[in-house]
Amino acid sequence: MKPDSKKIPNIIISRLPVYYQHLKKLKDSNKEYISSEELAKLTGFSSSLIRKDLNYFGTFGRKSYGYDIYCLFQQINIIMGFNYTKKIIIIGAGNLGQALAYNKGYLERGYSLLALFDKNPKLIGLVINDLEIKSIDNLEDFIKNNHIDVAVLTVPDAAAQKIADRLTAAGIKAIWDFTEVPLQVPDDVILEEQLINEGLCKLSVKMNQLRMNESETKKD
Amino acid sequence: MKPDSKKIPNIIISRLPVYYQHLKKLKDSNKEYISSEELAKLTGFSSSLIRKDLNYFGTFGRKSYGYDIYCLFQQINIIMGFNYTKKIIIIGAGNLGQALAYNKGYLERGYSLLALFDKNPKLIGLVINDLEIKSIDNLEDFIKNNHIDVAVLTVPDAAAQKIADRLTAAGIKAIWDFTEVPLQVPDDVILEEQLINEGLCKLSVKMNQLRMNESETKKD
DNA sequence: TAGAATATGTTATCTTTTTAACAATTAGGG
DNA sequence: CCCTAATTGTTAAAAAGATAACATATTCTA
Repeated sequence: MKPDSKKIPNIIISRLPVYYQHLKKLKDSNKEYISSEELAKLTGFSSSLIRKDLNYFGTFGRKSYGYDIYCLFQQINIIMGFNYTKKIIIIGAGNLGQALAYNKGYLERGYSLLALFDKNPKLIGLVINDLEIKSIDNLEDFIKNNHIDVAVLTVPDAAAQKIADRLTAAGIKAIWDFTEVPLQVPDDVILEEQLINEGLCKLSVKMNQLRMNESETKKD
Repeated sequence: MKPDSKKIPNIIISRLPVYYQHLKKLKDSNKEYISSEELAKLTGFSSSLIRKDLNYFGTFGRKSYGYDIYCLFQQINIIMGFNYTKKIIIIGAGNLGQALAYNKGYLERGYSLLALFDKNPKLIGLVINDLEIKSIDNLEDFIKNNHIDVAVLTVPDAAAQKIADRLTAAGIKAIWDFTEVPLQVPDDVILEEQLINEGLCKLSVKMNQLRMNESETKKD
């Protein structure tokens, strides 16, 4: 009754991939159990917070031992829904689209990458990582016939909203958006704005703060 | 005395790129002023939160008018340090590295992309977006001679920590890490873990929640 | 088998973050 | 030139989130 209906706070969701990443590495080590204290050292979160996060989903720990790494990894997989298959396609087979076609992250998270689409006739027919690039003209049919769940959007900014409209009309459930355009989609479509350059922004802000602190201390 | 030394809360930093994105678009419209209420509609943040965020850095608004779009955009640029030039290089010229070489986000954020590096002799010498791919052997010299600030890390996971060590030894200030490896770097190096597949995780969790709610309501 | 050591689950406290409310200021209409 | 409407900056209250503390349970040693 706990983990169901009530929706998981975003702040917890944002930490799940971090736990996942570390547990994935840990499960290939010879370690069997890990304590919240050790996980804290690895992740940078406090041990208390980690215990609370995990306990939100159930009681996975064992007193005086810690958490069974393999079991916990499995649980995190289930919590994130990686045990369900999700069909995904890439729209826009430019540099970024092609790079994402080679991404190794899909399978282990339960995604099945089925196709790439592009408008450019020079790209159509080309094979990327065993997937033939298809014409964007066939987009709607493909989505409907294959029950596609997710679309990765790597088209030029100018085309983004139009393609998004076509995707939602065709019944897509979720969009992973790599464009810089603030997309408008219906409420029942899950939108993940990737904002790739957010990283550049954060780095710039932080370097700027360092610079300002340095010029501050110079005055003292 | 306010915006300096005290460090900006991460939660505010995380919203700055969103303001930036919308203001960038707005400044090309014929609109001159925007109210916090209108910005709230665009961003999804509450108007109260927006006023507080902006007011954290200074008083940019004009009563009964709202915010001058162009001025606010300039201010956000300054807050994020886009008015300073930051020299950046890409390490690893595979699919992702090449895609990031074509990224148009650098210039407008004050980054100057100077080079790509790779280990593969087949790639060395190749020109990507007017930049010649250099040998990784010259990494340290290049960083020191050109005072490089930031490195984009797009090497295979297995090489990540080694390259990170070389980068920090060569005096890099910040790393934008696209590998899936939890990197260890000294405290004075700014690390931005991109975790590209975090998007896949979030989408999966959200679709999973929908699925569970649906099977819940079915029972009723 | 008792007692020390360990580490969880959970409650209580503290901090941060968000929302709500409102006084103060400015623009514009009559 | 006053009065209404708009919208900010700011304070007060509420909500969310994180940390600290601890009771409870389990293992291990002597």
